[in-house]
Amino acid sequence: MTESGRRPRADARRNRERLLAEADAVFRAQGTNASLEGIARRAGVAIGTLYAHFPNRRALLGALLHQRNDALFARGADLLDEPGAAAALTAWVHAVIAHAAAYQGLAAVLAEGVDDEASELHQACVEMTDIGDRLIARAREAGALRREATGADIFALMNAAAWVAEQMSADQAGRLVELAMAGLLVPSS
Amino acid sequence: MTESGRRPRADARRNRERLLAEADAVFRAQGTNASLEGIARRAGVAIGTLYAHFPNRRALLGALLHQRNDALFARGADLLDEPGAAAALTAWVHAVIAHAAAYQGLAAVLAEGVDDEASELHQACVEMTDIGDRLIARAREAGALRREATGADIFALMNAAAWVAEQMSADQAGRLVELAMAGLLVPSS
DNA sequence: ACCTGAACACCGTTCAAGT
DNA sequence: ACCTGAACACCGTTCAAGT
Repeated sequence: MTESGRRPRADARRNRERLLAEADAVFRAQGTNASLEGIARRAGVAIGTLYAHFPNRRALLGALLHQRNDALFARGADLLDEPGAAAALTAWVHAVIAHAAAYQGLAAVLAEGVDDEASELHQACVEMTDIGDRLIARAREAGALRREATGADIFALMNAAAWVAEQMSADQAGRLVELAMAGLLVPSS
Repeated sequence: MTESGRRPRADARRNRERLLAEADAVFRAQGTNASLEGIARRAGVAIGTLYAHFPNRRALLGALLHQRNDALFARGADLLDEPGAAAALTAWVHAVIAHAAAYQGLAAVLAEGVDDEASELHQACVEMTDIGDRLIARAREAGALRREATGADIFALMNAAAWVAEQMSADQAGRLVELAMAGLLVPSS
């Protein structure tokens, strides 16, 4: 319990920051399943210290993603105000795929988080789905949809494409998105 | 090296079969990353025996999938002879997704296998892509395509949908397939 | 020819003892 | 209040010794 009082001790605060910095570097290089032992070692602390600050891997990941999520949701809010509803939806899909490309394995964590209320990433996943729902509603009102779809459908597409980018290539993921968006949207020209 | 001579010893043959049977049961229940130690224990052999028969996890998986693959490719050959080119392509996509649903985690192994020539599943992945290419060509000739696509695109879609089925639900995977196929195919009615 | 199981090198997670 | 690191329970993989 390192968050009980108000001001964390200076060494605790420094350890937390070093852990986050090393975790980011290691997750970037080795993916979300990298060894926590290795992260603690690189941060110069014992493994118990890592667990004291972050009770599990998802908590560590959630702390790392927090800033990035804020930027992503700000982008979502911007897109909701942009004129072209279809283009905004497409831009949103690409933004989330780029977001999920931060660490290999992140797509699976996000896909798990949307259904698991205990996940530290649950709230972020729900917000992503919600933004998708609203962008879909705008596109529908603009007459830009060929067929019905939900925020959950958009969430599934984004995560599937992020997974394809991890497993195969970003190009292949892009082609999957083009295919699905062509199925969703009225041809523009 | 248990395959050097012609006739394997009777006990070796029995162990191999028991290992395959238990591996199938365990992979079904726990996915492709289940403990190999546990499989050996259930089969009543030491862990070294499992490794003597199957040098790694993919080899065990490849042996398990062999029969199933034959059935899948036979289905592919049938579909290449069926009249409706677009319906045949759609049926193929669903057949592979059902195939990949055998074990949780199989989609990732297949996605990895298509690029990794050393994988025991490489050949099967190449064949799947090839069947996709041929079904696409037939659909193109029949004027059933709205846009270009390749066997690799179909392979990516199939595996992405199989992954969505694992992580979210078969329903969600089905909606992804519908979206992508609507983007690929000329509306039928 | 095949099987056994100890040995090795690695994990994640907890918790008593320290400072 | 926080940190340490040994302890525990688990892996995958190899290989000398057996039958």
